[in-house]
Amino acid sequence: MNSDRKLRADAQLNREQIIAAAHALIAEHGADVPMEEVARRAGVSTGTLYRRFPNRHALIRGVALDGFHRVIAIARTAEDEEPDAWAALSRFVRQAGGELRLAAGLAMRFAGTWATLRDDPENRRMREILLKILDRLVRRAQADGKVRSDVGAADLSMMMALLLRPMPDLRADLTQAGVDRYLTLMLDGLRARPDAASLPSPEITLADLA
Amino acid sequence: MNSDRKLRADAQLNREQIIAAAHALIAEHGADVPMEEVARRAGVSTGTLYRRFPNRHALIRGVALDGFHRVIAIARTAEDEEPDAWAALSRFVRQAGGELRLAAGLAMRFAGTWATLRDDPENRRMREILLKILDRLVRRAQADGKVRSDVGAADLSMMMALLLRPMPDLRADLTQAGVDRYLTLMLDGLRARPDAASLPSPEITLADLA
Amino acid sequence: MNSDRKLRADAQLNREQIIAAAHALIAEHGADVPMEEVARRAGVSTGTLYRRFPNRHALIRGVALDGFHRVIAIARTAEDEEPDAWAALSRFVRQAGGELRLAAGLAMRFAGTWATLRDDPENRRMREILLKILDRLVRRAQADGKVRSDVGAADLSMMMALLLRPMPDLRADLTQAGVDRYLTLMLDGLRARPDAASLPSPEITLADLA
Amino acid sequence: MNSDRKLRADAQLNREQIIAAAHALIAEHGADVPMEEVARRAGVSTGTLYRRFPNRHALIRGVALDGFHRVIAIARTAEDEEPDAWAALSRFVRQAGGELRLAAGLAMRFAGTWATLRDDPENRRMREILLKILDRLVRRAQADGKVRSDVGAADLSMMMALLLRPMPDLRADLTQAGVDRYLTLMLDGLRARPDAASLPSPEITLADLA
DNA sequence: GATGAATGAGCCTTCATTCAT
DNA sequence: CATGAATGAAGGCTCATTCAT
Repeated sequence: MNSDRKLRADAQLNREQIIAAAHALIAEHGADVPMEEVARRAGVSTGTLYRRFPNRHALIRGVALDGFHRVIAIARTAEDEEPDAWAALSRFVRQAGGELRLAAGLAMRFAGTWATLRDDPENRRMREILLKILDRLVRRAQADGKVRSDVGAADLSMMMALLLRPMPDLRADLTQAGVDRYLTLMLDGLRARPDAASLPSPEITLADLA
Repeated sequence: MNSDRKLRADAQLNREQIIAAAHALIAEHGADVPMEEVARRAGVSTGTLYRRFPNRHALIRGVALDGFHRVIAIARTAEDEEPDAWAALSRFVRQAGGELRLAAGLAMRFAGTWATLRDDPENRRMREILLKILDRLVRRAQADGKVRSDVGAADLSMMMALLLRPMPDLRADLTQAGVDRYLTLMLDGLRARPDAASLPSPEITLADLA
Repeated sequence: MNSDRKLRADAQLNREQIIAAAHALIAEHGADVPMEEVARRAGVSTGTLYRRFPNRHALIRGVALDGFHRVIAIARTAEDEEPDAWAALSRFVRQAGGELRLAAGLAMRFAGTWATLRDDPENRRMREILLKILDRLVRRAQADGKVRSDVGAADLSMMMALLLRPMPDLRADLTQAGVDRYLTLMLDGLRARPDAASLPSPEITLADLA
Repeated sequence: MNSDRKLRADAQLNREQIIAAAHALIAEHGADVPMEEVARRAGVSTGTLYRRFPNRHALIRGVALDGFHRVIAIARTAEDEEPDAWAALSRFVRQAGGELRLAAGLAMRFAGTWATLRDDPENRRMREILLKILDRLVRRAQADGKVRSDVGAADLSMMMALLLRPMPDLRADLTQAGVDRYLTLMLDGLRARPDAASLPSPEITLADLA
């Protein structure tokens, strides 16, 4: 994890700059940014970009996995530091939402549902890690009577994925404000209540996202 | 006004087929489907497609306005037929969601927030009509104590826009099921409750969407 | 020449309007105006345009021959009404230049040098008629000692063709002024003078234009 | 300033070949040659063509400026090497005409009067340089009593522009011969003579071409 | 390794021409 | 006959990707 050679340092830096650039551009302009623009923004040549990521798909994958790392870190911390499951969930949604808003495009791969990524082993692995944490939190919160019993971790991740996708062309401040509000509203909707409306459709399970 | 039917019939049919095809394809693959594919799916040549819609933007606009028409119709009927405002809202969200799921691309024009469409007069007009209806319903439902007082029609439309955007590459059945569930959850979140979490960010008003 | 039926009148009118429209548009925007634009300017549908001229080439030919008619008329009148050959030539150049400037695109086909028209029998016929008149005038003027002996009718028509081609994008008033000046200068250059510079290149003969 | 040769060499070569190809093709077929044909003739792919010239206009501009360079070089040499102004003018017209005949498309930019190029700063700059040289020569020749006093450098360049525009579809040898002859005739027309016809239209000045 | 040039397939759009009404 | 809709072949331009330097 930190056993890389001298030259690797440059390469690693390049890699990070490329991912950051791709991240930002995808957030701003959608997933079809020209590779050349990514390269330019990252301050490298296309040649270098392609050395690091042999094609567009690899780049998207890189951005996705990078985002996953961060989201998982948020989930872990939330679980570790919050004794109360509902508080942990709530913190996770808020922090990840904030993180994702910054990092943006991540959401789209959040639940790993993109066809292109669905069968990627690394992606599956991270998805499982994340969903396992969320599943634990949701179950505990349900046991505490804090979360309605007809929803699950899959719902949580899918809602976040739906809400957090970048909305290009919309005034950025509006999206930001909106996402904040609707994540809160969504959390509120997840809470256990005697008068909750019953949910339609067969439940969405973790298996559905596998 | 009465002397343009017969021949127009073909053209009109073509127009409708093109919009339907574009609608479906945008839902499936996002807004940058090849024009040629739209034409093929509509069963016409690209020439015809371009005769009807002189460029991609005009096509998107056509799809958007067509969807708007339908959504407004749903909103009107809901308002007319449901005496209870909350019931009307609820019915609107469910029906429009259903309509939209099929028709998909709607979300993008729902709140009319796309830069390319924002200043289109026809689009503004329809947006205003729709938001006026929703605003009435929301206020009435708030007066009835059914909807929390810190949300408005702008929130409703924006949430729908966020949730209903097409999710290319995701298993269609999953999106469908998910959207159903989350619209319900969202409605639930909108309800007035003593223990509701307070919403962050300044309120989003109708003016924000203008 | 005027023995046409009632219906023919419409058709003839259409034909003339089409030619006028094509003439104007070619003058303004060059020879590749869209057929549809010609139709629109002529106030007919493309269907009608194509009924009258089965393809673009036929249309150009129509415009060209129409121009030829007019130029020949000018030449005839000049020859008939001016006893002095040099005066006739001079009048012809001035009038045809004026006519052409108005009618513009004509020049390009003036000497019939367009590949596409070169072998058209009607075009050949008119070219011969025109060149025969000019040849007569030039020879007479040369006999009068008014025109240098190393130029001929072919030179005259070619110079006019070169000078009178429409110059799209140039300020219209400049072209007009320029053409006026340079036709005059050109005429001046044609005059017989003891100190005239000798002309390079083998002489260009009527046969060259055949 | 010295660290961009080797690799640049290929690119530079390509650039030159592209300009040469465009030059030739524009001369032969007018300014709307298919870009692909230019690329083919230059021996490169369309991608390369577009990398060098991002659109058709840039290509035309490139051809124009390249021609300007050459014509200015001819003008400078003529002025430098010919003590007599009239001889210099005459040499310039002949050489530039020869150059242009080969290089053809020049005329279009000669007086810089093309709308698309009119406001291009580089083009203006070169136009000014050229016209300044010609203006000097014309004035000197007028002072020598060799050139009629009612013409100027603007006339000279405009006549050349008119005469030298490519004449697509005309037998190449004819154009060549014709242009030679008519440039000579034109020069002859410019000469000061007691019996010269008076020129119509207000004089065309350098300012008109600015 | 990094750079930036070259390639070529793909998509958008235009327009000449044909044809149904 | 006139109309205007439909067709489909070009041609412009944009990248993703490969490669020479």
